[in-house]
Amino acid sequence: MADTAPARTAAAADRVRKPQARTAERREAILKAAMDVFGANGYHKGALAEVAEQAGMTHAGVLHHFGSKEGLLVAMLKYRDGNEVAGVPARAQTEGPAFLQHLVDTVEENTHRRGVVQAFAVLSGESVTDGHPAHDYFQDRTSVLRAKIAGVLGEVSGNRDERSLADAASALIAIMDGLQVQWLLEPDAVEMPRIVAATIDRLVADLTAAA
Amino acid sequence: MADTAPARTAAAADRVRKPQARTAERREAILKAAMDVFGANGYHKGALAEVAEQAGMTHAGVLHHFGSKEGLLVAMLKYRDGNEVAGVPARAQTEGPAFLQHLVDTVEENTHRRGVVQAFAVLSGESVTDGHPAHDYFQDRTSVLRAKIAGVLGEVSGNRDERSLADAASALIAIMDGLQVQWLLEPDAVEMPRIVAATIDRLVADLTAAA
DNA sequence: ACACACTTACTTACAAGTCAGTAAGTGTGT
DNA sequence: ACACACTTACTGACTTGTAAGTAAGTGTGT
Repeated sequence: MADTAPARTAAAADRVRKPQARTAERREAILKAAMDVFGANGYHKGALAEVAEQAGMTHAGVLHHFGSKEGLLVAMLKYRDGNEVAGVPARAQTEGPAFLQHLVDTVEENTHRRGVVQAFAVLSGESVTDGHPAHDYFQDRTSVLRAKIAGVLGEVSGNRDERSLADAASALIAIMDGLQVQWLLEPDAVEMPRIVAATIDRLVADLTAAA
Repeated sequence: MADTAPARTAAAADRVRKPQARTAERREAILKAAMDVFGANGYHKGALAEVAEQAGMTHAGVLHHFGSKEGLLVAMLKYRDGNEVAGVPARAQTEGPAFLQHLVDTVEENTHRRGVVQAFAVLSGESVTDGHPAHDYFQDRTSVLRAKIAGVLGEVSGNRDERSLADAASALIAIMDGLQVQWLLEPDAVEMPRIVAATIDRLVADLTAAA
């Protein structure tokens, strides 16, 4: 009885909010600006006001959409994983050998996406500090990716030794992440795709031989 | 003639400054505190006041010694390279094969020095941003280390192909750096020394075979 | 041996700026 | 009519860096 909100289209218990038409694209603009700003300055030094300015509003407007700076960071990370091309761990669909090629392709693509690479390099570095809002994200991301890579390497090489597989997966992830930092510091000094491809070949050959 | 400053004990042009007795150890205390604070929070989030407190003085006292926050960071980086155990690139003395073992030993030592590892992980991540005060330091450090490792790998393997050598060196540095981040996020998930040792073996074997 | 000149090593207080977050109001689409 | 998408205006917490003052040390001439 007290609940007599007439015929509000089944919306009884839910406080769902209906976004306006352009809301989705505005939020996306903010997320892209966040990639840019956090990528260029890191999370702590990156200012909400700068993100807002790039998205064409004030910093309070950004907070209206994401609640807090931390909320924006988390949303940005998830957005990138879902939508961006380089969402490596997400596409768990890709089958065995093709997945390894996909890794190399992604590295190659990253060569043309300096901003994204920089954002992830800076953020993953920051994330190891105590209580950093992106800590859990990077921890999960790494362990999921490691499991996936270990699985594929096992498939491809026929090797079944869990430890060797996990070590190889860790090494491969480390190579990809580590090279990005070197490349950002000195773009002409390292050719990421070639080195990653060579590393994968070495790893697979070694695991196959030991199988 | 106009220069007739009587007999002021020869001290005409020199304005030499002599530090007091305990100064050296006070500065060292500040540098250690800086490692701690910048390691735990990063450079941008790490506050001078916290460094000062850990060193037993006020933030103005710290500035007296190092001029600016940036000056403190640079001093800290140089101090660590000079004095700490892990000064990999500094000891260019170590000969060929022993150097590779030295790398593995250093990684093993780092396992017991979480603070130092964290400081370098956070700082090297931050350093790729535009105009970061540690940018040049990490750039130089990486390129010196790469040249050194490439040289040693050439020695050990007999391989003389510059590009293969440089690629292998880049890969090795990437592995070491990348593993540190993974280890910091999930200490039990990766055994750094074993993976680094295995990587070196693989690299050397491969280069030797191709020679 | 001792006072004088000067430096070093700080402290307290403050200036000037930046930052995230909040509250309250305005306009617009549905 | 009303919720949503903002803006303007502001607060409070923190920042680095500076200015000015003080106590203690160092060195030199006599």
